[in-house]
Amino acid sequence: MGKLDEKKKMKRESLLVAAFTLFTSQGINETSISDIAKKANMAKGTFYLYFKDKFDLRDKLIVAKATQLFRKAVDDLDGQSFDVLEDKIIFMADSIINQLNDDKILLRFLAKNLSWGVFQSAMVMEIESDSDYSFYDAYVNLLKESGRKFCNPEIMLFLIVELISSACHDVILYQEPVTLEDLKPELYGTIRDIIRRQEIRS
Amino acid sequence: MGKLDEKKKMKRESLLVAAFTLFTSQGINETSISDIAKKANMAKGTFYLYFKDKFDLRDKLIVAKATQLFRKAVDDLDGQSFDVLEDKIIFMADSIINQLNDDKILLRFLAKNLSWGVFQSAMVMEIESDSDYSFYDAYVNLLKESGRKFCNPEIMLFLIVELISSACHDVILYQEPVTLEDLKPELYGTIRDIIRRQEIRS
Amino acid sequence: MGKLDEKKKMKRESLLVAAFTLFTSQGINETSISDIAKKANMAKGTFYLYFKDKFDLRDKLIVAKATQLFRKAVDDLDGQSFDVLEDKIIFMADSIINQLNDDKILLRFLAKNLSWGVFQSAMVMEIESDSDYSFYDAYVNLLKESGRKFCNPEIMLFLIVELISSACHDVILYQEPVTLEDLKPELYGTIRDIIRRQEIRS
Amino acid sequence: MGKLDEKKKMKRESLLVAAFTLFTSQGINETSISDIAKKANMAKGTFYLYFKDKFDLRDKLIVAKATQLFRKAVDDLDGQSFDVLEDKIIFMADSIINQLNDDKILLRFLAKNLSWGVFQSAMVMEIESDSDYSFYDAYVNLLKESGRKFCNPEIMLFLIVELISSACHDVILYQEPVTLEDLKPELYGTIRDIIRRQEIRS
DNA sequence: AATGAATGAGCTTTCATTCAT
DNA sequence: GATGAATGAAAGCTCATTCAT
Repeated sequence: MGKLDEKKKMKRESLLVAAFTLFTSQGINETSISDIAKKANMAKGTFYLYFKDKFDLRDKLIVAKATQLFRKAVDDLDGQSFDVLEDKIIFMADSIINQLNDDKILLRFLAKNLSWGVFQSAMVMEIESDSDYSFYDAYVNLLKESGRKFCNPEIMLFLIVELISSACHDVILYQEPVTLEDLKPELYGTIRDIIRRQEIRS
Repeated sequence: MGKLDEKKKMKRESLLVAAFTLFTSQGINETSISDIAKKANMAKGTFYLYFKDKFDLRDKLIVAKATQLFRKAVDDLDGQSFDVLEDKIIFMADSIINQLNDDKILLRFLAKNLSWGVFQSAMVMEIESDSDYSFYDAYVNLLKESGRKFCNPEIMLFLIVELISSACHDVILYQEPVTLEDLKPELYGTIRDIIRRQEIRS
Repeated sequence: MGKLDEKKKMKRESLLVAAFTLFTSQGINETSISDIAKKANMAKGTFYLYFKDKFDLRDKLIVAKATQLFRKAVDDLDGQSFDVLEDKIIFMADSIINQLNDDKILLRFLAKNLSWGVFQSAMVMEIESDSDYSFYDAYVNLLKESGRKFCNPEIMLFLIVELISSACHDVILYQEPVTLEDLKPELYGTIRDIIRRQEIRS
Repeated sequence: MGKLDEKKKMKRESLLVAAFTLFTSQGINETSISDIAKKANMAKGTFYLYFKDKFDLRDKLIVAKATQLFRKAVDDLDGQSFDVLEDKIIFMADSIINQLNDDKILLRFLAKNLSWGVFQSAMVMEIESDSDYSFYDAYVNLLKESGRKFCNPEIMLFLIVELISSACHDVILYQEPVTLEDLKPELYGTIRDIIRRQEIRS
């Protein structure tokens, strides 16, 4: 990778970091492109070399943050030795939930902005082309290793993700209606249900 | 009540109606004060005779919509004869949930915008000064009639409201993770828990 | 007419005057809306209360200038007593040509910007609704008074206008290939030809 | 001529071709330097190695297009054997008119942009230094061969060119007020007049 | 010579808010 | 009370131009 490419990567990263800070502290609508560029120490026009507009950046940011979240979960799984697919997936779910519980700003940001469409385009296409493996690849591998067949692995993944994000939002932020610890067993039970329902049994 | 006051009331109402339509159809940030005034058939300047700005109107709108929601619940209760406080409150909760289930635009609007602060100021202060009784009065009466004592009736009320709104949001809009009918028993159980936890037993 | 309406009329006029000066001295593309507003002594935003954008103003300006040009021709005709239609039209043509010869900036502006579409919409619709008669009305009256019938009076009018503007442009501005005085006889001959060709003889 | 020079020549040519396409299809003001460079398959910065700015390129383009037009006329003349100067010049004029009639985009471009100043600088200075003879040289030779003397050969040339371009514009594009065939005799008559008027008779 | 990332001035446009009528 | 013309700050975005590589 050339020096110039690295510099570009860093500029893009600066914009993402600056925007995340501003978005979460003062809201997207209250944040101007000028603000973002200023915070990232570059000219306004430079913004447009990296993103189409504020909402494009927001979508990319969601992708980046979600990717990071999931990659950590995959990495955590590497150190474990489960046999059953359900156990692996629930382990990753637990990793994700704990990460969100530790970073409530991230949770609030993702909860407000993550939508099916954005997520799907993020995970199915390998946008993060610089990395040697995508989260989606890891997920597909997991399914293959299990030797089992599923109707629609993409939708299955999304259901799990959506369930986690919506169910955990209030619980983590407000501890209502139950504590996170009390919620987990039921949540994981539901995840097992989703996987079972999607499996094609021969 | 004078004719002039009535006229003013109607203008205010027009603005609220116009704003609700615009807010829910195109979003708050995409709605200008000019749009609202135009839709309400009055001049831009007139807006400022009734509301400080767009967000003031939004807050008043939430109060108005929430008040309406709750008043309907109180009215429904009038035709019933329960003895126990819990049954009365759950009956009202059921009324509210059913209203939201029937009017998903309203649900989406309230879910996006209802916050503790806004709600509290709405219910505790009797902003709706034209009505002879506020929802909060009805609620306080209910508690008094029961002959029981509670630590913090305001927070108790809010907890119930928040629980209903957050728990029902995904369920009503997306039927996830369970159907509304499946959710209700657990929800009502939790409401009973909240009331019990707040009661001061002598 | 109220005082306010008069004031508005004057503001609009100011913008037209300012824009004409700037357009003809430095070109349309080199003139910003900011420039126009500044020259007209008002805020940038005010511009948009009167015109959609720079090109809207330009079109209105062409209409206004062309209308003025034609109205003067009609007014000049009033003091004359010709019997034959051709003589009347040529008299007006001569008035228009002389006006353009006296105001070469106007000629250059109209020649650069006048297009069939703009002109047609200006003359057929009575945009200048404050005036008691439009040029087009005067023209139609002229035809009616003659007692003669024509295939397509609108196109006939346009042909004459287009002929005058294109034929006179170089002649007036550069005296090439002939002087204006030498051109006139041939031009007026051609106008007679156009009228004759459009007449329906019974 | 070195290989490097040829490459440069080609790059320059690419820019001219790209710009002509864009200028005539979407307008000069709507064409950015970025657009031109992209269409010419090179980087934005490269543009500045060949032209000062957009308007410089436009002027060079006019020169190039006009030169091409005239060179073709000169080449056509080579195959002919006229004795009288007037016949030669009118033959070339006819060649030019026919070219413009066949390429209306070119006509529109030249009509909109050709001005005395640009043309003069193009023809008098020999900008096209790569060619072994300029159009102007050919023209001067023609005069010399005739053995006749003229007051101001440059202005005489320009008058003829201007006459052709202005007279033909509407005729070719809109067939108004006469057809090209009907116009030609009078046009060529006028050209003879111009030459006669410029001749110094001893 | 060629590149294209970076710049920032400058444009158009919107809009909350004020205020004379 | 009601109006809507006027304002000007501030937003999004474009683009000619520069310059390090």
